[in-house]
Amino acid sequence: MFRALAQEKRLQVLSWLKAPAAHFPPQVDGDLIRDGVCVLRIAEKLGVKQPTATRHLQILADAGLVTATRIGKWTFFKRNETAIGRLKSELIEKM
Amino acid sequence: MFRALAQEKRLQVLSWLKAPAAHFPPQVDGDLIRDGVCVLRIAEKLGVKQPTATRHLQILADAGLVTATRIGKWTFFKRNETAIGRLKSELIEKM
DNA sequence: TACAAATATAGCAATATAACTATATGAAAA
DNA sequence: TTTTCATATAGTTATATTGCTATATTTGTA
Repeated sequence: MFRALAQEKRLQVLSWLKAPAAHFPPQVDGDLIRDGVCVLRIAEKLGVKQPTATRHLQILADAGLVTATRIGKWTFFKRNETAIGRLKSELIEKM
Repeated sequence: MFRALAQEKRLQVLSWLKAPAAHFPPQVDGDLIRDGVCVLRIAEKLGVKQPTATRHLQILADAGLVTATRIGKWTFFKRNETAIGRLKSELIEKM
C-alpha cells in the first residue's frame, strides 16, 4: 500500500478522484461520480501515455485504493472509500 | 515520506523503535529510550550489513520519521513522534 | 601520536520501477 | 463481418533502489 502511494502521480490521481467533477470533463457514457473516470482522461491529465496510466491505475487497484468498472469499451476508475478508510486506520497503527 | 515507508525493512525498524527495550539489548553508552538504538544493533536485527542499515536509517531520517543522536563514536536512532504525528494527519487528509 | 571501534561514504552489481512503442484484446458501430 | 475505438499486455530502455565490499571519517583509548 505504501508502495502504491510512493509515487507523486498516483497520489495525484487519488486526490483528483476525491472530486471527479471538479477535475475531469463530463462523460457521455459512465457517470463521473457513480462509475468513475475513464482511463484516457486520467492519462491526459497526468501527461502520460495510456499504457502508463493503466499501469498506475492497476497498482492503485491492487492496493485496493481504487476499483475499476468496465462499461462497454470504457474502464472507469473511482476511489474505494471503504478500503481507503480501513487502510487509513491500519497505517495509523503501523506508524 | 511514503517512499520512506515503502520498504518492509524500514517499516520494521520504525515498529521496533516503538518499544526499543522490548526489541534490543541494553546499551552501555546511550540509553535505549532517551537516546535511541545504535546502528549496529539495528543492522544485526535487520540482517543487513552496517552500511545498508545506515542507508535505511538516513532515508527514514530524511523523511523526518527518526532522529539521529551522535554520542561519542555511536549514533543512536529513535522515532520522532512529533513529526510522525504531523505526518499522520497530513497523509490522512492526502488520502 | 598511533591504534582501534563505530559510523559514513564511494563505488559497483542486481533488481525494481516507470516510461515509451507496438500490438493484442474486447466491445460497439458501420 | 469488417472496422474502429478504448483498454490491456508485451517488450524495451532509462532510472531508482537495495544490497554488497572497500575505504574514509570520527572519536575514544593506549
